[in-house]
Amino acid sequence: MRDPDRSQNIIEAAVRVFARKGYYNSRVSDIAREAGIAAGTIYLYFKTKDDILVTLFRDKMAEFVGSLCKAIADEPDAVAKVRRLVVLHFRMLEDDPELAEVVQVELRQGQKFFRGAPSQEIGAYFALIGSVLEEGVAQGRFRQDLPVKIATKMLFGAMDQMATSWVLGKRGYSLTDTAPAVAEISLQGIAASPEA
Amino acid sequence: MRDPDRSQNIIEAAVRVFARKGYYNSRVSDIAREAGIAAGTIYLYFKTKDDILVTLFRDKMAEFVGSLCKAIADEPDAVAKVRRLVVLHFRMLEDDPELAEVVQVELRQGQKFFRGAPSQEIGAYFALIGSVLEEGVAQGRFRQDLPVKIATKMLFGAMDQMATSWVLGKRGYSLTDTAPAVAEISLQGIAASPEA
DNA sequence: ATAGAATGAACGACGGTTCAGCCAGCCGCC
DNA sequence: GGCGGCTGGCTGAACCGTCGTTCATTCTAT
Repeated sequence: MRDPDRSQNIIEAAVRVFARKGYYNSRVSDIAREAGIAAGTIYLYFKTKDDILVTLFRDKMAEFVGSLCKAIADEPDAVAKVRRLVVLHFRMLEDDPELAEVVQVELRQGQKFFRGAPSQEIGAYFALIGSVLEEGVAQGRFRQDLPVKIATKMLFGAMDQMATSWVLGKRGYSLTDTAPAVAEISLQGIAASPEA
Repeated sequence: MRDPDRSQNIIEAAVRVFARKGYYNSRVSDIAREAGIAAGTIYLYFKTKDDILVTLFRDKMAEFVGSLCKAIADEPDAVAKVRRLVVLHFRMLEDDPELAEVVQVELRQGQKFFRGAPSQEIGAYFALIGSVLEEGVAQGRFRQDLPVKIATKMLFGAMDQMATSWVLGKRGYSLTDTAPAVAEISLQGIAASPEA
C-alpha cells in the first residue's frame, strides 16, 4: 500500500480499459493486466471494483473543477468567464478522449454514479457555475431576475449534451470549435435585456 | 407468446422494479414476481434481460415523441412550439415518476443505451426539436445564422439536466413549474437579435 | 532474517437462462 | 354431451458460466 503512484497507475489503466470495453464488461483482471500487475494487487489499493470507478471519477472531477476554477479566476468579468468555462470544459475532454468516453458514457452507471459520493464533486462544479452566474447578475451583465439555479443546470446540461453527442459521434469533429457558439447562445439566453 | 398485454405487463413491472432497485440490482425473478408470473415466462416474451430494458426504452420513447409531435403541431409558431415542448417534456416525466427515475438514471447504462438500438429513438426526438428550430429560423423568430444542430443538442441537454436534477433531488419541487423559465432562457438564447 | 508488498490460483456466490414437466382449454370422436 | 388426447403457454428448480474477491505462498528490499 506504499506507493501512491501505484494507485494512480491503476486508475489510468482503468480509464483505458473502461473506455475500450465499458465498465461492466471489464474484468478486474483486465485492469490488472493493463496496469502490469496481478489481479490481487488491485485489492491492496481499492476496496472493490466499484471503488475504482468512484475514485477514478472523484479524482478526475476534482482535478477538472480545480483547474477550471483557477483558470477562470483571471477573467475580468462574468461574460468572459462563461466563455472560458465552456472552452475549457470542452478542451479538457477533447484532450483526453479515453477519459471523455468514460466520463460521458460509462460513468453514468445508475445509482452508483448519480447518488453516492461522486455527487459531491458534481455539486462542486455546479457551485462554480452558479457563482459565475451570480457574479454576472451582480455586474448587471445578466438579467437581474435570472433564476440562477435553473440557469446553472441548463448551462451544465447543454455542455454535457454537447460532449456526449461528440463522444457518441465518434469524435468526428472538434468539440472545442463549437465552444464559441455554445457560449454565445448561452450568454444571449441569460443576458440582461437590452433596455427597452 | 399470444398475449401482447402480457408483454406490456412485464414492461410495466420492469419499470417499477428498475425504479426501485436499479437495473443491475434487479433480478429477472424480481420482475417476474412483480408481474405475477414465473421467471421463465419472461423469456417467452423477451430474449434477454437487456432486451427488456431496450424494449422498455424504445416503447416509452416512441410513445413520448409521438405524443409530443402531435401536441406541438397545433401551435401556431416556433416560439409557441418550444414553450409547449418544454412543458410537455417535463409534464410527462412528472406524471410518471417511476418512469422518470428509470429514464433519467437507470437507462443510461453505458454502451447499451447510448450506442445500440435506442439511439434511433433519441435521434427521432432530436429531429423533432431540430425541425422546430428550423421552422423558427424560417419564420424569422430565431437567428438567421443559428447553428441548429448545436442549439438542438443544447436545448435537449438543458431539459434533460433539469429532469435529472429533479429526479436526483427526490422530486422535491414541481418540474413542470420550471418549464416557463427554461423556455424563456432557451428562447432568448436563440432569438433573432433585436434589430440594432 | 524479517517485514511487507505482490502474486495468481482457487473459491464461492450469484443470477441469467434453460427445459422437462404441468395444466388448462379445445377439439374430435364415440 | 361426455371423454380422452392434444396443444401450447406457463412454471420454477436446477444448471452452469462468470467473475469479484481471498489468502497461502513467494518475492524483494533493507
